[in-house]
Amino acid sequence: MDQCQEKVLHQAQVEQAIKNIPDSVTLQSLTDIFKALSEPSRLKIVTALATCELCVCDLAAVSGSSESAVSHQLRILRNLKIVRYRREGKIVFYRLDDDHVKSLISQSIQHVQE
Amino acid sequence: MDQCQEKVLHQAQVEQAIKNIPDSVTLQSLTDIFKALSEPSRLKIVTALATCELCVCDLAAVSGSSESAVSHQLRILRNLKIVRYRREGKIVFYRLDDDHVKSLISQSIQHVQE
DNA sequence: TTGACATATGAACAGATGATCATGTGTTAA
DNA sequence: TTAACACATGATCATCTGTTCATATGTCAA
Repeated sequence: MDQCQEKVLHQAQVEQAIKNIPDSVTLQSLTDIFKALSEPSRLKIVTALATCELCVCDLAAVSGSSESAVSHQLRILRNLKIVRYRREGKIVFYRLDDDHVKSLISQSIQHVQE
Repeated sequence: MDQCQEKVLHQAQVEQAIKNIPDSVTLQSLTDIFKALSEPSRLKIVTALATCELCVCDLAAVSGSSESAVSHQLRILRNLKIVRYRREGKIVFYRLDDDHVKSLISQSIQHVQE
């Protein structure tokens, strides 16, 4: 971690603060999740899926986007293991991969609505 | 909310899912917070400030960015009420505005590290 | 008042990203 | 096998965003 060669005003605090910054892998995972939820279209999808599983076409209606746009967003959410899917004939149903994100959002809503 | 005029496969679930989507104000606040934390540079700043208050120059050292870049990011975090500051002579100290974001991040870290 | 320091800010540029459109893939029914 | 449906994906483009550089602001000491 030999990054900063700049001037530092408060050495002790700086060292402590650096220790508190997550390692790069954790940092990446965190920013990935936050970024996934930072777009209204994706956040709509995720909050919708918090109630029940939905197919792509339903998600398009729910979020008010095109099916193509939703499909692109779902790919991002899939890659981040935020959603999973199952195919039933021609229809693909999506749902949240686990309840982590769900509780994360509900906690965030509490914060926001204070 | 007269948005979707598209085909819908599962009407009941769609209606329920739409009800579960936060109103636009809440949605905006949520995406704002998540977006603020979705950039490595800003997340570093926020996690650093979770330990103690720091001046801009310290934050530059901690996050490994230039002071100008940090200052720009701090402006964003300031506008979102995520950080506040106090001036002491020439130095400006930043700290988290409240502990909401702090607990949000610690919870997220738990999720990520499972 | 002058200079040095700490920070803020505006302009500009490069890279990232979301939506759209066109097309491809997988499934079912006829 | 063909057509229709549900979805996925690649290419493109306009927009957004983070960093850098130059410059401005605010504070203090001399």
